[in-house]
Amino acid sequence: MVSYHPDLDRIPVEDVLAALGNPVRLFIVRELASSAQPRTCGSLPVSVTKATATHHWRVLRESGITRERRDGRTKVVELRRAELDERFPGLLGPILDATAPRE
Amino acid sequence: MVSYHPDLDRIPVEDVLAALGNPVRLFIVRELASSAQPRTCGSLPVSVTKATATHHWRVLRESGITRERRDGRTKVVELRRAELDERFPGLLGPILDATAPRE
DNA sequence: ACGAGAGTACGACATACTTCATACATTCTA
DNA sequence: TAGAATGTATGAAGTATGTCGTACTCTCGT
Repeated sequence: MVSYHPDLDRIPVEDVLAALGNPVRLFIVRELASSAQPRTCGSLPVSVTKATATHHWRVLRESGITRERRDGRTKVVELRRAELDERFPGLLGPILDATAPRE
Repeated sequence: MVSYHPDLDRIPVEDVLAALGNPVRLFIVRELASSAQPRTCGSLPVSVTKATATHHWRVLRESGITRERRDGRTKVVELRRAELDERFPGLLGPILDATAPRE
């Protein structure tokens, strides 16, 4: 169901920024960050079809941001928070904390 | 020569991340951040043609990251560092400090 | 006024991204 | 074992991005 999880040491920061520079993916990451437990893909209220969501999950996984594993019928996704914080200290927090634009 | 500098309050963080999620632009931003003085466009050792560089400068400007002004024949570019730090506290530092991938 | 320097505008092109519909695979449950 | 639930693969369409060459504008020096 899922496989490739890159070594974060080999990920350039540009790739992480590009991955997070998409509203759907940033939303997903914020959902993941705000829940104590890992989430199943289906439990994330995204605004796109399943097929599109699969695409975005792959981008997040391949850029080292998330980890996926199968659990029965569902796929569980979680942030690689500790690894990211070690690879890119201080990066994730400010992104998650960023406020919405005015208006 | 130049004009549009958006109000940072209206910029979503995704736009900043997407702008920085490109190697050429991240390189430019790092150059700007590492020099005490503002730089002229021509003084930045980018690996693309002038026309392409113009494109990247526009992206940086329109995402609120840089400010440009004309100075004689040259264009001076500078980071909107203080404004960015106020709008997205703690965001820029970790990006600038991120290390290159292993290998 | 002329030419050189610095950057822009425009058009073209290839590639990548985002999105979807449809068909498929896998696993649970009745 | 059949059907439902969950997600993937594939292919297509439309849009956006990154890149360049060329022609242009604006400014400075001579």
